[in-house]
Amino acid sequence: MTLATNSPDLLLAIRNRAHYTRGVSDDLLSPRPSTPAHDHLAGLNEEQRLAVETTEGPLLILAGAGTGKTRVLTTRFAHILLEGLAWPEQILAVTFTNKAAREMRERVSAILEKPVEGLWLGTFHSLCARMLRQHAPRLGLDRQFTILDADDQLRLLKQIMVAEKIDLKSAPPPQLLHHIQLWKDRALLPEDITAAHDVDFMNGRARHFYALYQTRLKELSACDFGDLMLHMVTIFRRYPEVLTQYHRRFRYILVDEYQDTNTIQYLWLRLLAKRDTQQPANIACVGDDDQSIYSWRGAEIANILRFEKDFPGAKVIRLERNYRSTPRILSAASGVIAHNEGRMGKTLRPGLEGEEGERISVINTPDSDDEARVVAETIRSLHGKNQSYGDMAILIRAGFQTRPFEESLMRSGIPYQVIGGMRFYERAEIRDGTAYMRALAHPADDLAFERIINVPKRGVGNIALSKLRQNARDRQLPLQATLQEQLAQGMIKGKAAATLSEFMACFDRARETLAKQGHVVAVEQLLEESGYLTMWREDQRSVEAAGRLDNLREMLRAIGEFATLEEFLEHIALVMDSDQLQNDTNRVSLMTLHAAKGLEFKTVFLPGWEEGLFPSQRSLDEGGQAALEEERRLAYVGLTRARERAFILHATSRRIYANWQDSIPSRFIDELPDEHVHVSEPTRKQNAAFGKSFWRRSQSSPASTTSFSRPLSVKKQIIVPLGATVKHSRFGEGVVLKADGERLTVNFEEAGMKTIMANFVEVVS
DNA sequence: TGGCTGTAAATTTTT
DNA sequence: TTTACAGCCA
Repeated sequence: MTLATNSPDLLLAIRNRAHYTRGVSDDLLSPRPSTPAHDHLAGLNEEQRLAVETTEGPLLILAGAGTGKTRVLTTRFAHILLEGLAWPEQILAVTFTNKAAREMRERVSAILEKPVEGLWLGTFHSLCARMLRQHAPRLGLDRQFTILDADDQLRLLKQIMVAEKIDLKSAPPPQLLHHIQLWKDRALLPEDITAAHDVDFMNGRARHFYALYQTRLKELSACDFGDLMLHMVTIFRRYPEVLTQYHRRFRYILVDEYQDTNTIQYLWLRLLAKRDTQQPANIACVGDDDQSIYSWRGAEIANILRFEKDFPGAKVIRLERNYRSTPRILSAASGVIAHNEGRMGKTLRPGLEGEEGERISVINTPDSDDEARVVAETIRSLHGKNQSYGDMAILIRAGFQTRPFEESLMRSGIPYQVIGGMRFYERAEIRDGTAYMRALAHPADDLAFERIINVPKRGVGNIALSKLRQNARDRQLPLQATLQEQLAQGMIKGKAAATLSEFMACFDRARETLAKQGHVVAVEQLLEESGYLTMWREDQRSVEAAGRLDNLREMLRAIGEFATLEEFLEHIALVMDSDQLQNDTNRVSLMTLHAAKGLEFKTVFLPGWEEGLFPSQRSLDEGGQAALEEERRLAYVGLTRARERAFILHATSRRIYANWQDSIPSRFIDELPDEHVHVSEPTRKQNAAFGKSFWRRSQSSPASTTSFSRPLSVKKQIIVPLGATVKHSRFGEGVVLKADGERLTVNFEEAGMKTIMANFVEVVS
């Protein structure tokens, strides 16, 4: 079961994004609405107040989990404006996510009791894009550059490698791309790469491909995400007058999540903050070294550790009073994180008077299915005690852990939402849709055009495409223009000739419409006439087709929120985040620990605390001690999400893909202070999860697996009799026609024939 | 060209 | 287990 059911909700989110209407509120910390001006400092504790009022000079605010970081940052922002220290356009405020930016904008407006205009507030990338739209010509780049997504990047790189006759197996393109990205994250241009940087991959040839890749990007007048930062830093370095212009503009700089900055973001900030004069910059960075969990994305925890050296005279303020969690949870989290060495040092203290709270429950289960079952049972029992589903979350280390939980939650009839995973703009239909738009708006955008030339099928295969590509390359023309020419000259034969002529005619007509009737009508017409919408309408086979059409319809509506196609495309490339969390929905949240940063729940379940999974063996193999510390920070992040209760689980045997693996409890469990832990005996309530249903368990011995070492658990198989009537959450009721183990073929009254896993249905009769 | 079949591989993913 | 992709044949 994927999120496909929820996709219209996701799509609704796009529209909201344009208006900045939503945000997460942590009630205790939110400023009370309708406070009169200058009351904005009321309710801040001493350190928070100091952090707000220390406006001049470099400042590092070390804000532990739940210490009111966001409140301090937004109040500080408002304070600067209210005190008349600067105009909104003189403040640069940088965040990592669009969600954080949106939230900050909303909260500042709330304090000021009016919308603030003219802010330079956004993510590193959106701010850089904004700057680069102005200065791109300095680097010989078109101001109208397109921003490529990850998929485009990979396709482009693959093409280059194929053209250079590289064996894609021995040198996987994703790995090469990763190397290039890491170089960009470190502000290294192709010419900066020396043999010393480039020894571990492709025999030192990687930099050659980096150079080719950059050249090709320029030819396409395109930027990838890394380029947005890289180009701006290059411009700042080469053209000091551009930098000076920004120095004059920005009087205050605010940076959120400083512990997650990578080298190039750090350089960008430093360039903007350091002036020629002796006067220190007014740069305030907020962060928590204990919550740095993105080193694998190039984040340099060193940036925060050496802040005082980078900005001499910097003040450091620690926010340690936690208003979120019970004292026990804080002590447990502190006990774990204390095992790390490279820390700034900081101890969370309870900010509110209150009970000590419950101990952390550590629960061992025989296997991963039992683990999921125990979690579902506990959720049900807590819900019976008046705890709302929305107050609970299951935080996992890796994506593959989701499945058993989805199954157990569904079986228990617990409403849940999966946060993260496939993001909105990653959906095939949305990417196709935007590719159509890009090809419409930018006839030279070859990557977009390639994506859609044969979607729906127009008889263009690999061979035809590579011929076209070759031809375009020879003539130095974009694909669209080349194709037009070839069609005009009758160089394309057979079925493809007619379909492609019609395809190109669609674009011509849509461009006319674009000029006359605006972009919404034009895009709709293009998707209609090109047969793209029809393709999904006629797709009877896939269950998702209807959802995809819904998504596309929502996308069309979303385009209307923007004045031009260009604006929409910029938005979808930069601002489209997976902001799926809706606090008002009464569902259990299931997400990775990474996705949980910044959120909080009354009850948190932390499954899979086993050596190898958490800490992840793979991380440890790659990063050694430093990686172990990062895993430990992840544990800390997980624990500190909980307000009242935390359950840690570990299974003796875990199914990973096909086979069972035995595992021992995570070392992080040993690191929890005993006095705050309660170890539960393994519970085995065989039938509880299934109630009075018709499920039967077969005792089929696990002959196919090698698990001599799993004496406690027997492979469970759900058997549904042929002819039984079953009920599915989406498809309604239907009759089982065929059963192949757990794989059922069901004829649903409404939805027709579907093949479906037994655990997704409930037996009715 | 495109559909079928067998094989290898499988973290985390703010933009 | 699922998924992606290369290689094969109609």
